[in-house]
Amino acid sequence: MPTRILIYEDNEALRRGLEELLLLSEEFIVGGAWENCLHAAGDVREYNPDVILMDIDMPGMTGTAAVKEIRRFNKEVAILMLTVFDDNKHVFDAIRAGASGYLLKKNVSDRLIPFIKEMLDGGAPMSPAIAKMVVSSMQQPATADYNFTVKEKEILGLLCKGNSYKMIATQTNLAFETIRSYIKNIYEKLQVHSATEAVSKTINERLL
Amino acid sequence: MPTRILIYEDNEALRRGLEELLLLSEEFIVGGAWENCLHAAGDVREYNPDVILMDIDMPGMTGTAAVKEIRRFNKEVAILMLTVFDDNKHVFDAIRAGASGYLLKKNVSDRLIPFIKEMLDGGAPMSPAIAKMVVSSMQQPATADYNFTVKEKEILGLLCKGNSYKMIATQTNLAFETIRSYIKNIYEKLQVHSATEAVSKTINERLL
DNA sequence: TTTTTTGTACCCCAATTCGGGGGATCAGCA
DNA sequence: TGCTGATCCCCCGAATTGGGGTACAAAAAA
Repeated sequence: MPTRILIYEDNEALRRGLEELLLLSEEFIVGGAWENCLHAAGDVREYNPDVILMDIDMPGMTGTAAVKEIRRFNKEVAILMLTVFDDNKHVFDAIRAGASGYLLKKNVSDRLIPFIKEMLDGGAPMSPAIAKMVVSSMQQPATADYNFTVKEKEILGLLCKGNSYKMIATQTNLAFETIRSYIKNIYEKLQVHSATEAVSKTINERLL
Repeated sequence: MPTRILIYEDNEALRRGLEELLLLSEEFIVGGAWENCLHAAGDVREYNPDVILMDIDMPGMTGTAAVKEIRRFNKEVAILMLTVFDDNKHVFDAIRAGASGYLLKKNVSDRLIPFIKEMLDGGAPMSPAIAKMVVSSMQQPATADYNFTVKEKEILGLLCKGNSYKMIATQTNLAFETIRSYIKNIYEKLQVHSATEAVSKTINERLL
């Protein structure tokens, strides 16, 4: 059973090239190729493809926006983003929107087919530069050490879940005033002066 | 100039296997291979390798902990994690600690050398299953829509940075009571009853 | 053994936040 | 034209939080 593919790419030469490349192999059927993704969601409902090749930057509607729409009703189809950009924002937006893989256009000729196969195998193929960005974004920038004790961490954790002092006291079987003591120490160490600051700093710097 | 490599792997057979594999090629020199990573930081300082192969699960000290130590003083060396696990926690901990790549042991024989080369090229090679996990972890699980107005989002944003009502009032040129008004509406929409809850929910669900 | 740290708990006072009420425009829409 | 939604402002009272202390026992460190 051949793999059914839709293509959205505004550069005509590249669009044709992609079609040609896929048609060389018996395994693929190109169900359509358009220069914008305005009706992509409709196309997907109608054609129900296995794979979509989606340019990121197209006139009228970005590929990322189209991916968001498609993902609202279809989690299955493998969506490979094609782009010349390797800047953070575009890539992360697309990944968050639900793209399955990410291919830089300069790598298309030799990687397109393997990437499509890897997506169909449930993988998430990325050009090396993209993989590097993704991994880097997850790495902690040498998280400052605030020297919390175990108990302090526990209480800060509860605070960050939105608990009031009272609720924390109940859950830890400690006195209300004890909780206040701990929180005062925590604020001192964190150099903050309110619960919102503490919560925001804790979550954003992944302190727990 | 050959690539200098250190190995930490508690399974003796695999450790030998890795050495053999690398020694087949003139490009690599194995500077040492140990069954635990207790003195890994010292080894790295002393030998200054280009690449480290690091098992995740070893007796005495986990590979992830060793990576953290090494990264404190060396951001350059490429560290490839080796593991049988493909469960979330181990993988993410290692990535966050500063691993450069992630190879499942079942893929070692055919991928070790290409992965090492990709790391040296500044990439972040991952076994397909790992790449999939990493990408999945970044995707938004269809963020609930709380129907905030533009103004409400602005104020919620300021609240999440740790600002007090007063500070928000100053920064927006609005009256203190106006801010209170907005925040009451925001709490209503978010179904929360305190700033900490609101901040925690907003950040964790990436609402802004 | 003395000192320091950690964990626990309490007091007072002032500032801030929260929940309940109002109300006033103004724009767009039915 | 009346209605709804968004934006703006105010009062009251109660609850919660923030900052300054003190106290003491147990554990850890010196």
